[in-house]
Amino acid sequence: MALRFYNTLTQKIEDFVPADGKTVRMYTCGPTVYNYVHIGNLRTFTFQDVLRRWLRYRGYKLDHVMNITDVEDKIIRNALAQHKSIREYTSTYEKAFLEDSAKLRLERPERLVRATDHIPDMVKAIETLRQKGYTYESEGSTYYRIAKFGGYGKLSHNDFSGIRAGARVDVDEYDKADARDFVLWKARKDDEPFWETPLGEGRPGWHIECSVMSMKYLGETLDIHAGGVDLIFPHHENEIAQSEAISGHQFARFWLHAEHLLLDAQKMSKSLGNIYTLRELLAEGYTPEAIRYLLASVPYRKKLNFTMDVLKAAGTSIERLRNFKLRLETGKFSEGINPAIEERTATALAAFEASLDDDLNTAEALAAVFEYIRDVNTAMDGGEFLAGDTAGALDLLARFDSIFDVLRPSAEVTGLTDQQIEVRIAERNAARKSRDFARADRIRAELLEQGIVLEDTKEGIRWKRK
RNA sequence: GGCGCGGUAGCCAAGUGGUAAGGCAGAGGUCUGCAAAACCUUUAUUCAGCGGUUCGAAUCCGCUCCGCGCCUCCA
Repeated sequence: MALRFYNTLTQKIEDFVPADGKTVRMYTCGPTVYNYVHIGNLRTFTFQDVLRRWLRYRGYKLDHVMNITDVEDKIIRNALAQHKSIREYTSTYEKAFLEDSAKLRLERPERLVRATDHIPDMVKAIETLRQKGYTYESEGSTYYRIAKFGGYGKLSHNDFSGIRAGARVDVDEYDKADARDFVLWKARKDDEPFWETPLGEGRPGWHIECSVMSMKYLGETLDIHAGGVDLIFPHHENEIAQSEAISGHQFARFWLHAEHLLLDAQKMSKSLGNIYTLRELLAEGYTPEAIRYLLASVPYRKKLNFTMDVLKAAGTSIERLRNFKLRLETGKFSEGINPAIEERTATALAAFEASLDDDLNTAEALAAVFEYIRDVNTAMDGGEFLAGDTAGALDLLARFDSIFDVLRPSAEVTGLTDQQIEVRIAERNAARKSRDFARADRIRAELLEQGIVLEDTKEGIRWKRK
């Protein structure tokens, strides 16, 4: 089965192959750096990360551009209030975003680009639009004339025929000719920061940066453009209007959108006070892996209802995966290879891959892995799993983890070295042998306090860091 | 009002015509000096409701009820 994605543009699941057959040119909408990103943002970025990893797993090279929006209303307002320059203000949150991304093990895109580093490119693009007759000016601002663009609404599947072009619509502080029109270049206002350009003193509108930076680095037609569902309209719709007007070609072949994360069944919003940042969750003791697992485990086109119960469950699920890996690495198995196990491993891998090929069905992919783990554990209990079978099983886990990336613990919570731990275990074993169980239990308890869990198995004792 | 998504066990969730995956929690059990560990087994005669199509529907069609998103702040 071929790799396929749901394309918002066509509202269909379509086979995906990059235009040149080798390199996926992908653009994703990154953060607006006016605050710390919250877990809703991170859900979308985690989806993009899984997408990246799966495309590479399937043998494609990546050229992935992510933008950092570092100029817009809230940034300007907050920066002014703090008497900081835009760059001073945003650098804090840009840095925080990179740290949070690293904590969640989100791969760094090939290019991370800032809007403010591309002002001249944006001005040039707006001038091109002007030459082609797609713009008009009003009170120093430049607007995009939607009526001029035939395909408007094709991504969001909105019918704008009810709002007639040229009709006099009640307009806000900006003097737009048509309610659908949007600003490309905003005239300087009072003491706000501005750029001195041929378009006048001002700053770019929100949508133009994505059109400009994506086409600058990836060419006129992207293979994939991705973001959150709330960007479909107007942001992505406007990007299409700008980009296709400039290039005359289709802007993006595939549009992928991640559904929202809900917190206790409600959309996160400042007024409800139900916004969680990664920092807050980590401060409460949840691990980055558990958060990553939860965000990745619900297929990206489904709303994800985030609750602390589900987050705890994610942590426990990871434990099961890690325990299995530990058993593979430390278990004593008879020599040989069991063809039935090899076959089972191959089946599991095929199911895992087929699930992710199917529009990144992560829930089904996880099920394939857990079913395999259960079967192999049973085989181990029955002595049917042989030493020669471990390589294939570990390979399967490695492939799983190349996408989910949750097996490695984030932090060593103990200062003890492996050797120190082994010494304590030896002491406990001696105590047990002499039937001094009080002492043995005391050592076990002390190690547990330092984050070391001891497990007595058939093959002897093994330990792991909690 | 327009467009779109969804309602599957206590919770999360897969499954889009062939007779209900998986995870967590719960309950039994194995192992153990003990066990909080680990492992196994088990938990939906049923998929919001009512009709219809079909040999057969959670899956297709119609209606109803409920929840959610977007419709120029928004991942």
